[in-house]
Amino acid sequence: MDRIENLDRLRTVSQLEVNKFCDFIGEVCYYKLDSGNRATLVMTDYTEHDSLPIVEGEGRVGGKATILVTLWDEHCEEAQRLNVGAGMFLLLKNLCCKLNKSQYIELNMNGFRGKGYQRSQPVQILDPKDALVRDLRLRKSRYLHGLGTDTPGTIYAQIAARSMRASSIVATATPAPIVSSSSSRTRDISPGPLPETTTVSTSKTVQEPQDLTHILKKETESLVKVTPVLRPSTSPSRPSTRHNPSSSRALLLTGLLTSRMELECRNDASDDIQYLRLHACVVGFEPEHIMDFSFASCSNCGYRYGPLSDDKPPNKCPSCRSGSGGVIFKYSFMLKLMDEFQQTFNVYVDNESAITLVGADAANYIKKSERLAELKQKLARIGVMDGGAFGGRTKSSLESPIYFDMYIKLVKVASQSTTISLSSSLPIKRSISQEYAPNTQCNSEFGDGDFPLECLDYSTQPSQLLSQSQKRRTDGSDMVENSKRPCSNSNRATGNNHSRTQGSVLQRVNEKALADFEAFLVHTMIK
DNA sequence: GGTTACGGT
Repeated sequence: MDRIENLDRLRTVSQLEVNKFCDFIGEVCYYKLDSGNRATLVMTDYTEHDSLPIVEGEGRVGGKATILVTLWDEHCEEAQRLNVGAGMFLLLKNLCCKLNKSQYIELNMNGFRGKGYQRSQPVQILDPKDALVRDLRLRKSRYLHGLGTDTPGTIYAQIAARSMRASSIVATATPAPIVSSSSSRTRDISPGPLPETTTVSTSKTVQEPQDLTHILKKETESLVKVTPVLRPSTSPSRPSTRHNPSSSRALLLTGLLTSRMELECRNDASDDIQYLRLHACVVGFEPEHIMDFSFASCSNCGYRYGPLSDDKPPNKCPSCRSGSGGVIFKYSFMLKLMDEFQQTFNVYVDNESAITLVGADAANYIKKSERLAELKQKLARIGVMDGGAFGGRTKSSLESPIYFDMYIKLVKVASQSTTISLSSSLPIKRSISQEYAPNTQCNSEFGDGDFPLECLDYSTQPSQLLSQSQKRRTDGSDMVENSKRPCSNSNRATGNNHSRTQGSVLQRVNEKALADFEAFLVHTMIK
C-alpha cells in the first residue's frame, strides 16, 4: 500500500494556492485536540508563503513559514489514534487551502461526507528517513544553520532552467554508433572517465575509485552551478561545445534532468545513489501492450487489478470488497535498453519516472483513448510502439535505432539468487494465473511494479531491501518463476536477447552472472 | 473506473 497516490498533488507551503486542494508533507510544531471533532496543528515545511503571519520567538520556526492546519472529524480521530505530536513529520492528503478572517492561509482536512473523493490513509506519520521527508529535512537543516527558509518554487525554477540548459547541451538523438568507436562519446559533457560507466555491472566496479557517483558529480559540476552552502562553488558552466549543430540528424529528443539528479546526489550523504549515464535505445519492453503500461489499483487497499487489456475487472475490489473506494492509475513498465556497446539493461520505469518521461499521469486508457494516443505518440519517439520495440517499422529502420540520453538510477540488490525480483516484493492478492491471462506472458515480471518505496528511500540499505523482498515473497512464487523469462517484447533483430535477463535485475548481456543492481529509469524526459 | 469541503480562532 502506497503512502501517496500522486506526487503531483504535493505542495509546499510556498506553493499553496487559496481554494485549491493538495497533499502536504510537514513537521508538526504544535498539536492540540480542540474538541471532539477538531484537531489544530501548527506545521511547517521550512518554506514561506506571503499570506502567512510573521512568527518570532525562541524555539519557533521564524518567518512566514508556519501554517495552521485543522483536521476535522475522522481525521482528527485518526490523528489522536496515531498519537500525533510536535516534532513528527506528517503526510496529509487532500487538504483545502483557505484564506481565514485574518487573510492568512490555512489548511483544512475536512471530514468525508459523501462528496468529493475519499483518500486512503489521509493522515500518516512519516519516518524521518522517508524519502518523502528528504527535501523538508534539507530545508530544515539549512534553516537550523541560520540560512533561513528555502523556497522550492525558486529551486524548481532553477531546476527547470538548468535542465533546459543542460538538455540543450547534451540531449541529442544520434544514429547508431559504430561500436568501439571512441567518437561515439563525443557528446559527453566531460571527456574524462565516462566510458568506464558502461562497464559497471557488478558491485566490484562501483567500489573502485571512479565510482559512478563521483563520475556523475564531475559531470554535473560542469553543468550546474551549485549553491555554495551545499558544495564548494564550481567553475561556471562550460560553453556548449558538445552540441553538434552541424549534424542534421541531431534531434533534441530527451531532456536530461541533471539538476534533479545532482540534488539527489548532493542530498545523499552516504553516496548510496548510483547512476549510470546511458546513450541507449529501446530494444524491448513490457508489458506487451502500451495500454497496460498503466495499471489500476484499489485506492482503498492498494490491490492491483489485472491488465487493462483484459476483460473488465469486477466493480468491487476483490481484495477489500470496497466498491466505493475507486481506483487510481499508475505506470509500471520495463524497457530493455541497449547502449552503444550493445550491452543491454532491463530498466524498470516506475510511476514517478514515467510521468517525468512522458509528461503525463497514467490513466485508464480503456476509456481515455485520446490519452492513450498521446502516450503512444510520446513513446514512439523513443521507439516504443505496440507490436514490439520498433514494431511496425521497416527493416532498414531497425538498423537506425533511436538513441536517447538518460540517467538510470541503480539500486543495489544481492546477486546470488536468481529469483530475487523486486516485483515479488509487493503484495500480490491473488494468484498470477488469475491476475494475468496466459497470453500476456510477460506481465508477471512486473508484479505490482510501482516504484517500491524502499527504493525511493535512498537511506534504506540494500540488505533491508532484499530481506523485505524475501519476507513478502511467499505468495508470489509463481511470479518469481515467471520472472526468469526474458523481456519478451523485444526486437529480436538485435540478436541480444540471449541473456538470462531476469525481471528487474540489471544485467550486462554478455555476462553469465547476474548484476548487483536494480535499475530505474530516471531523470530523462521525452521532449 | 473519477472529485471537493462548512464548522472554529
